[in-house]
Formats: sequence, structure tokens, C-alpha cells
Amino acid sequence: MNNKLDTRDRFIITASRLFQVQGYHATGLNEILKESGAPRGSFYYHFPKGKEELALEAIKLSSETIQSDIKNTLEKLSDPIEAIQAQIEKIAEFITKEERMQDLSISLLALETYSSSECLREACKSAFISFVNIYVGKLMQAGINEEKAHELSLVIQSMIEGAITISLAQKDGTPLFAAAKQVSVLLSTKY
Amino acid sequence: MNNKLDTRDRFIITASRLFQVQGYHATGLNEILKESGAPRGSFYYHFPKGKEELALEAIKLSSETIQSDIKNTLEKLSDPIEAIQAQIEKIAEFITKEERMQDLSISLLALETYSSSECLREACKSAFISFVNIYVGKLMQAGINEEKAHELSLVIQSMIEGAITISLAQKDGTPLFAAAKQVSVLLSTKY
DNA sequence: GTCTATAAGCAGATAGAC
DNA sequence: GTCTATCTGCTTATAGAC
Repeated sequence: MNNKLDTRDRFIITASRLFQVQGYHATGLNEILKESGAPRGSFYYHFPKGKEELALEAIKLSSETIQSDIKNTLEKLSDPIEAIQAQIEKIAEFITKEERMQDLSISLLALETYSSSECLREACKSAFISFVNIYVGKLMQAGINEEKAHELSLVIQSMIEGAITISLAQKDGTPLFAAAKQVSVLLSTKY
Repeated sequence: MNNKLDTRDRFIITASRLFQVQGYHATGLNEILKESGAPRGSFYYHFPKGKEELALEAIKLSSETIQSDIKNTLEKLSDPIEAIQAQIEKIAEFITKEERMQDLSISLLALETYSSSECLREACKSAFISFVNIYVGKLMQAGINEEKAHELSLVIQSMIEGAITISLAQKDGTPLFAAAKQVSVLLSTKY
């Protein structure tokens, strides 16, 4: 309701972007401070527990942004195959054009933190569950039973996360386009 | 042929393990030095360009180790569906039992370096291509034409990398077991 | 080729004025 | 709530003895 972003939110927004693209350990506090335009002391007032506390909020924000994005795309097409393919192809185009590299995936944060921070691992786990559940809803609307919908959604989400990783390493969306194509094969088994 | 590992190899072996599990930026030189039992000066003698040069060799070693592992498993079963499922289920069990967390994936390194080090990104890209080509070979042996084999292998590799990421975040191999199950669906279209 | 000592800089975190 | 100055420790990297 108030469109003026407060200092705390600016920290979280900046951190969300930097952690996603560069990673948690590659992003220093100085960089976050500089880009959010706020001083050091202000940071520790809002996040007394420091960098990890900020990262937790950043992961939650990333998760919500990505969830909105998936929901938006899936709503536009009633057929679940076409809808999910549209979502995957959209990501493929972002990566190919190097247009937007944020709010695509939290895989980097998940892999960086699973062995070193239990609370950040849990946040990433929750994010993945939320993403999967959006696909589950879409598949159940199309008449697929819950158990099958869950299993397929988990595989689709795995395929997307892995294809993003390989596409980024290759600087080319081909792995994502290939994944989109196979969605129809995976989902055709239950009609 | 000489089974005595020299200093340089010990650096690479240690780095390969630490970079895979903790990540490139989370692993300090001191930690690598301590675990390889070699002093600082020795390191810069063998790797004049420093940490990035070591990482390049570490990625190459990780790639070769993972390639051998995939080849070994795929050789044991002639049916490509069963063989690939066996490989995925093996990884799922490692993660579930927290038995071995190394030589499973290079996704973390790929995501950490794609935007910051062109030479490490290229090394990860090559690694992914090598992994995919092993699956391509297996599918072509089963009579699938090259183009189709390549497309399916890319999707399978994406699915595996993504399922590893989500499984690690959840501390549970379910995403990998679900992926293994869907391999038969993906490959059944061409018989 | 191997090792130690140390440089130079940046990390995350804190104290305390305002 | 905001800001500056600073502490401690760790980072990568180098110099030079052996």
C-alpha cells in the first residue's frame, strides 16, 4: 500500500538478486550495501543475525516471485501440457537472449547451503515444494489423480531445474527447449 | 603406473571433492592446503595462476570420475531403460543414506562459475556434454537414431541434475526415484 | 621442488555517536 | 533508525630461504 520501499526491503530485494545470480558465498556484504545504497550499521539493525538472516528473507522473496511467475504463465493456457511448455520456453528465451537471469531458479542457493546451513536448506526445500505444488494443482485440474500429479510434477520441476543449470553453463536454451518438448510425452500417459 | 600420488595430484583430488560438496567460493585455499597436507608455496609452484587454475583441473577430474561411474553402471545392463534407471537409483541411495556426496554432480560448480569465470564455465559445459554423450551411445546401441538419442539424453541428464539438486535440498532421494520411474515413459516412445 | 613468513585486501561483525 | 569508524580474522597471493 505504501509504494515507498523501506531500507529493509531494499536489502532483501538486492540480496535476492545477487544471491541468485552470483551465489551466497560469492556475494559480499559490501556489495549488497553498495547496491542497496544503505550503510553498514543500518544493515545490522534490520538483520541482527547478519548475512544468514538476510539470506533467509532473500530466499523467501525469490520463492514468492518465482511462484507468482509460474502461476501467471500457467493461468494463460488451460491445457496443462501447453501451459507448462510455455513456462519452460519462456525461461529458455530469457537465457538465450541473456535478458533476465534472476528469478529463474534457486538451485544455486540450494546447492550452496544444503551442507552448511540447515535453516537456508529448509527454506530452499520449502521453495521447491511450493513450485511443485503449483504444477500439481494444474495437473489435478486436468483430471489427473493427486498421487500421479505429484509424481509427475516433481519430475517436471527436476527437469526444469536441471535444464536451467545446463542451459546456463552452455549459454544456450537448447536443454530447456528439449525439456519442453518431452513434457507432452510425460503427460500423455494419463489421458 | 606409479601408484604414489604426487603433490600436484593430491591438490587436484582434494579440491575436486571440496569444490563439489561445498562449492568454489566456500572453499578456501587454507582448507585445501590443510587437507592435502602440502604447504602454501608448493601450491603456487604447481598452479602459478592460483585457485582458478586448480579449479579447472578439479572440474576435469570430477568430469572424468563421473563419466567412468556412468559408463560402469550402464555397461552392466543391456536394456537402456533398466541401465539408466539403475544409475539414477544408485545416486538416490547415496543421497538417502548420506553415504557419498561427491562425484554425483557438477551443477554447483556450473552455477557458481557461469557468470564469473569463462574458463570454468567452459569446463563445466564440456563435462555436461560428455555425460550426455554416454547416454547417447547407450540409446543408439538400442537402435534409436542419433538425433532422437541426443534429444532424449539431454532431457535425461537435465532430469538427473535437477533431481539431485532437489534431493539434496530435501535430504531425501524421492525426486531421483521419481525421475528413474519416468525414464521408461520417455524412452518407450521409440520402440 | 618444498617450505615459511608475510603482504595486501576483503570478509563478516561490532561499538557507539547522532 | 541511521550512520561511521573500526576490530578481528580470513582470503588469495607473493617473496625468498632452503
